[in-house]
Amino acid sequence: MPELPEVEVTRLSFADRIAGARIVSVRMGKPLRWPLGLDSGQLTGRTVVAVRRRGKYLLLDLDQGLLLLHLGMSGSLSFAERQPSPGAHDHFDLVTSRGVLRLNDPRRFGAVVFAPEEQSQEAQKLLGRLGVEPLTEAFEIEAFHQGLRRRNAPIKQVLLAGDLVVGVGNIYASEALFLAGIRPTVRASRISRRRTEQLHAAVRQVLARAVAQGGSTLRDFSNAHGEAGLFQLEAMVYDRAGQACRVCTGTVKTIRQGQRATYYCPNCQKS
DNA sequence: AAAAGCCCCTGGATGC
DNA sequence: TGCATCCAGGGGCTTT
Repeated sequence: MPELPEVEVTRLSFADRIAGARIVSVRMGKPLRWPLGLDSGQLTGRTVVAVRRRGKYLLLDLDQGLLLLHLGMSGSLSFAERQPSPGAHDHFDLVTSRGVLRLNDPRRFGAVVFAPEEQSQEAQKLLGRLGVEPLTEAFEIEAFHQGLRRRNAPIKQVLLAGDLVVGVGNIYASEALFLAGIRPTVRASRISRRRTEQLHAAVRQVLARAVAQGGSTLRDFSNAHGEAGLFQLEAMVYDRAGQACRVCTGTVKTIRQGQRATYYCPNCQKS
């Protein structure tokens, strides 16, 4: 489910309301991808100071330490004054003085991990290899080009890897490459400076637009208020195999790259 | 160092 | 209706 836009939309939907909240208790359901890293009772009494995002991770800054949240493939957060009794897939409740933050995650690829500080080994194990944030000034064309030059893998998979630039998942990789007119199978090292500029702009454009549209809701994503996203309605190629290209007279095609589906228009993305 | 596979897990869609 | 198979927004880890 959640790529950068969905995680950012989630963050924006509850950050202001939880900031300043005191943790009253924690309820854990089935195990997630990793253990919390401390006894959940140890969180009681701490304060949620702020909510940040790094790549697809949410960082809940506490007055002592921080929580790293990842939504995996099927996770979503909700924040409400009162929550109904937990369902089968509600695996983490952070009960606070301002409301209950709840993680629902059927597949349990998600995680909630405590770290004493952002630079700690516990946090850096997850954050340490992440690439640059695409929606900041730090995403710089020349460095991006240099990074691509030393990679021989197909550009789609380099975007997905997240060690050059973060946040681009399976939907937005296909969408950005369409906007840039680049075929997903092209070796990253063979993309010219000029086309790198187009890709750089395309990544920013598609992610920013998706945030503005509330993310993509393919099956079950919603923000912390339960509101669905709309970006899927304007996707150019993702999940549109066999349908007419929205730009030319061609037909959208799908292939598999690294066990993931890729979508592109063979006519608009010739090389 | 980089690239390619392999899993973790559940549920929905599809096909026989 | 029942059962098997495939597929899904991620990404850390292990093996080439």
